[in-house]
Amino acid sequence: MKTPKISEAVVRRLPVYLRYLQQLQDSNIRTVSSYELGQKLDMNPAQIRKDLAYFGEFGRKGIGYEVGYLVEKIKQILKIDRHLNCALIGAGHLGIALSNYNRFTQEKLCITAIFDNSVDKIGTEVGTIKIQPLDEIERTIQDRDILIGIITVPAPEAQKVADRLVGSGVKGILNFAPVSLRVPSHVSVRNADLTTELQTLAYYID
Amino acid sequence: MKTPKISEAVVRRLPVYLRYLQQLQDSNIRTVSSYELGQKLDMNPAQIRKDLAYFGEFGRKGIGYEVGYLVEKIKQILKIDRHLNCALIGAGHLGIALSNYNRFTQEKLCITAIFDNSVDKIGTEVGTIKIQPLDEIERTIQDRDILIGIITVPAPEAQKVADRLVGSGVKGILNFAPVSLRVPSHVSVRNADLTTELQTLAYYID
DNA sequence: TAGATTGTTAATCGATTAACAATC
DNA sequence: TAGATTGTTAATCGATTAACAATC
Repeated sequence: MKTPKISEAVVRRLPVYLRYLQQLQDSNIRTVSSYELGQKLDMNPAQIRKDLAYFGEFGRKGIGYEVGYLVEKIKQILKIDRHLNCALIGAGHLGIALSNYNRFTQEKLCITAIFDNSVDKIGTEVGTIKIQPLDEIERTIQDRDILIGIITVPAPEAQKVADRLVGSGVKGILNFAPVSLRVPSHVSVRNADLTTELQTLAYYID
Repeated sequence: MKTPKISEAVVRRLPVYLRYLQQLQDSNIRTVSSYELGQKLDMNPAQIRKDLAYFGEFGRKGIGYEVGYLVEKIKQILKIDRHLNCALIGAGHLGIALSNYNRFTQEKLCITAIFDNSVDKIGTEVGTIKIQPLDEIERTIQDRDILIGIITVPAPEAQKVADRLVGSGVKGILNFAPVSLRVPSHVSVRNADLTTELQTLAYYID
């Protein structure tokens, strides 16, 4: 997969395309044009074609895109065609919610370890995963080839947890804590902070 | 507040500034320069100054920004200096997590109604809020001046719920369901879909 | 005053959209 | 063939960054 230089904006749209294409698959729809995709996703068809064309020629002129083929290709591009293990740190309500949510929808991108420091929680199971103490972060991440950490601890602990994840070799962090994490440039961070989202939404009310 | 034409990129950065400024407030730091902010948030100082300057002259040349004053101003800009009621639809793990999360951190932007159709859940309380059946969405939203809906129902139900929220007069939707919602242009939607975030993150691994 | 830092203009950079030849 | 739709180039639009006069 040769990548000239793909902007984050493009990468963020790929999962949106994928999600809708999978819906089409479920409805047994075989082909789709950029025009139809644009209609449904409220996007410019030229943008969709251009986004896809960064990665290859996936369509056929005069016909459109073959849904199943495009689904596979986007999965390859996003690297979710192979297993990718995630660790969740913080087994509060949000953490538990995510580990359930995750189990049902994403088999290849799944949470394989959960950590929390509460004595009540250590040793109990969420689905099939036993909650471990934070002491075991480093060893477990290395042993189980975990490359992504999901942070759902309270804000004051988030940076410390991030440092330990980075130190253990994690390559990406999904951060639900309301702080700006500082990590080395070889580690990617995505923020998913409810407060930030709600505040942004508030701006547009009225 | 005169607004020439503010891009979403700018609006999305304001809560990030706010969050860090509030941290400075907690540390009793009185003033801060765009350079310092840029260092901590990993952003270009010129961008920070420009973002703020869209809304007024909040700083002092040679000095920087007064933290407390800037916090108040950003709150005003985002319209989170006044009460804004939210309804949560879907009292699953994620929904419960959000209603707790929310209660602690945001007094003015708070969840004041929770809906679910599960017989087990209706009538039980989350914090101080009683879970109501979906039947009561329209009446409750109108009676309580709810302007924001937070959707945490399963994907297949999300569009139906969105339609009902819009029909009841909601102006903004925070959508946690993995679907692209279709709403009229006077309603704002923000998507907070874990799957999309994780898939985007996967692209950057290795 | 000298040093620091804003607000803002101008320059650069990048992303989106339009247009169209290629072709199914 | 005629109509449809891609992939891609060129044009447009918008966002970020640099630079600096104003001024605390």
